[in-house]
Amino acid sequence: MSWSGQGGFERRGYHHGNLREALVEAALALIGEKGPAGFTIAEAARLAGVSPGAPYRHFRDAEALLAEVALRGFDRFAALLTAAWNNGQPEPIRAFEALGRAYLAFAREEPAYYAAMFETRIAFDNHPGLLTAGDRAFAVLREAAERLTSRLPLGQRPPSLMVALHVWALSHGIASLFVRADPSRRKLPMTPEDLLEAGVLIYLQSLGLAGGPQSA
Amino acid sequence: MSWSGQGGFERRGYHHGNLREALVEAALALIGEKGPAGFTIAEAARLAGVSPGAPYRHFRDAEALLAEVALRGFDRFAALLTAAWNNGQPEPIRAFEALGRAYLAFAREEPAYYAAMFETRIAFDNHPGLLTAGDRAFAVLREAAERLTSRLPLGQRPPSLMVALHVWALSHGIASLFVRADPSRRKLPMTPEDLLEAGVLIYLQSLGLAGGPQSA
DNA sequence: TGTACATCAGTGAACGCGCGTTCACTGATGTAC
DNA sequence: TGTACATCAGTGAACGCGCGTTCACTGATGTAC
Repeated sequence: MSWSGQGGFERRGYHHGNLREALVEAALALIGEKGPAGFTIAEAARLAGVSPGAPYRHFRDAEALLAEVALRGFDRFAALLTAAWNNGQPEPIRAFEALGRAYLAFAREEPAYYAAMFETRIAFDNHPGLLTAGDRAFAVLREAAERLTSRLPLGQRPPSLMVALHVWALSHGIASLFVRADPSRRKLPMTPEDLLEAGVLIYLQSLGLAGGPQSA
Repeated sequence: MSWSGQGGFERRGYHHGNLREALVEAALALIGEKGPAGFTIAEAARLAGVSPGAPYRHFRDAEALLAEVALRGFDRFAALLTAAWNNGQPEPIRAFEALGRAYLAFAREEPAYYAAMFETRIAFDNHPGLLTAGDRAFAVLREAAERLTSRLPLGQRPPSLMVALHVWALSHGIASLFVRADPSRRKLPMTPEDLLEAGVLIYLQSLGLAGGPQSA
């Protein structure tokens, strides 16, 4: 008899040894496959090769497991955004564009994390860690916006928070409408990445931060 | 014995008389209350005061009912956007801003429609009517963008489709992140409406279409 | 090195629940004559 | 105006299903001595 669970997690005997991790991975797989609604604790347990009661040793309920997935998603997201921004190197405008591309890349390549983070009705009040994790991700954008706007003379410097919010919302809107959506819905004459980059450049140009709109 | 259903729909006897409508309204009520996942055909039937098998006379399955709700949502959305744009009267930039406010107002005041349209995984392929209904709504924005850009000399005229997509994405992103989201998530220093208006004005200014960013 | 014991992760059977869907039926409605 | 009949919307009971959650239990692990 093989002790490996169906999800490919090695069982070490009576005790799983790593069930918490295995459940998170199982949840990710299920969300990625069927959307955030199509995941149940029972099926996650099955995927991890464990009896239906076992998950309750690690998570109070399904929402707690989902919140853990979302939490890790925000951490990973923040790390990717940080890497893309790369402290504004080698050039802030280029780094800012890379930040936008990283946003869309995350939505495309980590659909399960993205869904858990943004397409789920987790009560954030009950999971304060989630709020701060989301803030850490947003802080990357906020810092980048701060760096960009700081090049302007004080008189014509827009609030960096507003700039960060605009770019966040534009990125999020494009991700939702054109990266995450049903493929039959999107009919774009360009890639989402190009659409976002053009939008950001037009926006920054208006603030005096970019030379002018140019194609990718 | 009262013949009124629990949802306030008047029963006229053995035959409901208006069950299709009643089911759509029940679905709306349930989606508004518990989110798109928290609606079932069985509960919609109960709300309409009818036996659990009855809905199948009108809808093939739950997705068909959900698609009908989304379809009506898109129609209503298109109507509201059309009214807000008001054919560019009295002044195109002002009318364009009204369009953005209408987008956010719809997300706020019709959460159930909005959820059915955008926060649901309906297979659009199976419901071609939904695609065209969505296109009709987007067409309003597209027309408005076309009107705005047509004021520019041909040489410096940006593609109106791109402008429409940028404004749509920005509106949608702000709606998703700050109007629809868990109240504990959003910590904005301004209203979503002001944020959107400022973003659109900065963007349009860059294209030479607005005088400059000004607060609402 | 060996033994006794505490801890606690995971078992597996059980429960009640609500769901989607089917199906023979019932009775309201409208129409033909 | 009345009667016979076709239509079909809605009934209500039934089914199998998977879920969440509980609970007494079992057995693996680690630690004290």
